[in-house]
Amino acid sequence: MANVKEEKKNESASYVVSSVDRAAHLLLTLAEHPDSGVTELAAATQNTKSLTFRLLHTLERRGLVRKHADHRTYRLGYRALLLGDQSRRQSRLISTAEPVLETLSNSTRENALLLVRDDLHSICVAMHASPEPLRIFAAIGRLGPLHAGGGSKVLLAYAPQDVRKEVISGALESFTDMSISDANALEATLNQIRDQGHGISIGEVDPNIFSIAAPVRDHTGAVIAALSVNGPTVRLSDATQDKVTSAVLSNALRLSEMLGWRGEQVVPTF
Amino acid sequence: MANVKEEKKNESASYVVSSVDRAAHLLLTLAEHPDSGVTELAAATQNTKSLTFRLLHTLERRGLVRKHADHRTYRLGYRALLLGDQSRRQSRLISTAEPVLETLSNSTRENALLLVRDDLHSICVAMHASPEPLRIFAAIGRLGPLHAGGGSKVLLAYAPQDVRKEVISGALESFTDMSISDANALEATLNQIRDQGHGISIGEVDPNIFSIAAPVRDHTGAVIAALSVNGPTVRLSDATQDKVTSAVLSNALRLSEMLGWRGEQVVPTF
DNA sequence: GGTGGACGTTTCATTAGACGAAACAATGTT
DNA sequence: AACATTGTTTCGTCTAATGAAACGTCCACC
Repeated sequence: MANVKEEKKNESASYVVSSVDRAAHLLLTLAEHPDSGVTELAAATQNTKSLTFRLLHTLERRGLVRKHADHRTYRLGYRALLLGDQSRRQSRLISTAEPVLETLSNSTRENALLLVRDDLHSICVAMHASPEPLRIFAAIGRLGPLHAGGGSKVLLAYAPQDVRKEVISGALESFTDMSISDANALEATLNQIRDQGHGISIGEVDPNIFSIAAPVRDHTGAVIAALSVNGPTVRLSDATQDKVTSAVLSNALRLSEMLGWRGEQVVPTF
Repeated sequence: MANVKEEKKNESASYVVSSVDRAAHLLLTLAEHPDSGVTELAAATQNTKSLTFRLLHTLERRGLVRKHADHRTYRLGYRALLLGDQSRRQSRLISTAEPVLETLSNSTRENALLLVRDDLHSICVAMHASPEPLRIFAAIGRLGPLHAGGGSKVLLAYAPQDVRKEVISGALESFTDMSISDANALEATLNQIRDQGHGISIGEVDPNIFSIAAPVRDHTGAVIAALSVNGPTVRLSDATQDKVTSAVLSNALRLSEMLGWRGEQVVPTF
């Protein structure tokens, strides 16, 4: 978040302990590639086999990693559950949002997600899955870009100017032909989001996924998260789009108020 | 607590990357002591301030740790959510058990927990909280001893002989005056657990807590977990004890069958 | 049922970089 | 205003992290 400045500052000596950094990277890689072996993980993390083996061994001793019964592949250990559960408990935002996500998901019958910005990425910190059999697979803790997707664009729209500048002037990766890859177009979209108080993405990240999101504010009025609904584009008619948008807006407002926001209410206009 | 592990350290210490080990320890400590500062965490982990600062900085870059708004204290970061969530998803045991825990908790109106053994500790890997306002605070991912508590004793009773020997001949810490601190008494209790197919603890870990647990088996018949119910001792009458016990037994059996166990059914006798 | 290859594990020598101590800066407290 | 406490930074030393390569083991394939 505030690391943007610090990373540039660290030209010569940084405070990063490289073996620890590699271990953290390995752990996050293992989360995404369960049941991999030493060689596979070494390739994925660009480390040597020896190092990977030693890191896994070290993390295993702490219970963060465990060997599969076949004694050959690794997966996350049970102590990792502690980290996730405590991280959730330690966040007032998440515990407050959880019932709101449930309401929103039930009323829209789609996935409801809560996203926050972490540095130059968005990250899903809580969600409630759609009851429909056809639904988007989303996972808590995953990173996304800031320039594509309803929630991400909302986070970007209300981010500090230096963050916006860095993203806009950076490489705007295209995921589909609906992705915004032009700096001016992105800037215009962000203005529109701030005007309307919500953001929409139809097929920006994946051609078959839509998402509609609104900002969540804390007691100071700062935007600290985005409340988002996503689902398959095939279920998004004009009628449902308006319905979902107003559900997202009203629930985002309600969540903001639960977090202490007493600011001005923006009345949605359709 | 970790001294037991350190016996093995001499054989395998060469594969432990000590800075990574300390980082993992720091991370787990931070999970238990949220909103601590550098100095406090340094004291808790027995490390120097410099090292603690560098480790936190490194983990922060990976999103596993984040600074509180006051820019002074730390808590777990949002990427820790990924580790917890993926660890849960990667475990067939946990996902299978979750609905069973809900059933068990609803029918007993107490906490329902799933415990596994990790080395010489028990660890709670899933739970469903009691609907009652007075209930035991339990957290996923926390370690417990193997010789005290209903679930722990069940895990110990069915653990490999070398594990049982190590625990029984070790220091049997007393938590209350109901704790089993005598090796022979413990061995007798374990025999009884294997005979009856379930374990009970009344006030062994905390004077006001009871727990009743039964073994969970996989398709090979090996005991891989303990299904447990815990609650305040004041709610445990003779009648409820029998009711809870039979609920735990039947649900543990059901869970084992869901995991592929086709062994002989032990009929509970009261 | 033997053979090749891929994998996890172990050893070892080298030097990168992890580390503690102590100074420094920034903050709140009395 | 002096102090106490905290987070941050610097620096020199030597530990301990590291890659390369050898080793043993298990399958898959013929």
